[in-house]
Amino acid sequence: MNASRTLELTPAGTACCEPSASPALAAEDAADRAVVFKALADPNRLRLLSIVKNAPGGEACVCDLTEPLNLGQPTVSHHLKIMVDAGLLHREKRGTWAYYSLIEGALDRVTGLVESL
Amino acid sequence: MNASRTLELTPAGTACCEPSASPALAAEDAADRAVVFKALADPNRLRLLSIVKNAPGGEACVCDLTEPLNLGQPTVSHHLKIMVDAGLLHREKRGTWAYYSLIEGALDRVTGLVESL
DNA sequence: ACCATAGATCGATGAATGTCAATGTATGTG
DNA sequence: CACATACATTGACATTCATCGATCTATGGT
Repeated sequence: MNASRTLELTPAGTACCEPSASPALAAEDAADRAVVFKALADPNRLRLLSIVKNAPGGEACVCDLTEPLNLGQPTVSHHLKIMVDAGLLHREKRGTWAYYSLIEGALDRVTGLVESL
Repeated sequence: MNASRTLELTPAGTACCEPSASPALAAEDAADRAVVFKALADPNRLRLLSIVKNAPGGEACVCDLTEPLNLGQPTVSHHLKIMVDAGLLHREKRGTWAYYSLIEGALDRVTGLVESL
C-alpha cells in the first residue's frame, strides 16, 4: 500500500507557520527517500545486497548469507527485513527456506531518487 | 587522501579464516560506500542537499538553510559537514559566510555506487 | 507424534546518531 | 579596540541502531 512516490510539495497542513512555498523537498518526501538510503547505509546490508544480486538465479536464502558476512542468523534476517521494507528485496518462502531476490527495477528507482533531488 | 575507489577484493590480511574469495563486496569497499549512503540517509540532509543543488548560483550559506528546515544553526552545520566529508558538498568561505555547493558529478558517482553493486 | 532444520521474533546491550544550548573562532564594522 | 555577525566546535541528552542469545513458528522427514 505504499511505494507510490507522492511528489507532493508543501503538505498544506504541517504545523502553523511557513505557509508559503519552500524550494526544497517536502518533509514527507524526504522522509520517504531517507528510508531507502537508510537501507543502503550499512556496510553489511550493501554486501548482502551485492550477494543476492549476483547470486546464481538472482536469489539466496538466509543460510547462504550468514556465513560469508560472519554474522548471526538473527542479524542477517534483521538486515534483510529492512531492505524488504525499503522496497529493495523480495522475499519468497519455499519449503523451509526463505529466498531473497532483488526487486525488479529497485536499483533504478534508487538512482531516480538521487537524480531527482 | 581518500576518494579513490580502491575496488580491491579479499584484503588478504583480514582475520584468520576465510582465505578464499567471497563473491560479495569487499568489507572495506562496502564501508566506503556506506559512508555516502549514510550521508543521504537523513530527511533533513536530503532537504539541505536539495536546497543547495537548486539554489540560484548553485550555492547557499548556512544562514539560508537554517530557517526553511526549522533547525538550529549548529545542527545545520553538523549535517553539512557530514555531506562534505562524504564528498557530496563543497565548502567555500567568503568573508563571514560559508557557501556550500554540490560537488561536480557527485550525484553521478552515487548512482554509480548503486549500479555497480 | 517426534525431532531436526530454517528462519522470524523478542529482549538486552553497547555504539552511533540527531538535536540543542553554550562556547569558541574568524571576519567585518563602528 | 569594541562589538556584532556567521559559522564551527564542544558537551550533553535522548533516540535510534546493529548485534547477539534465547525463544517461537513453521516445514519436512522418520
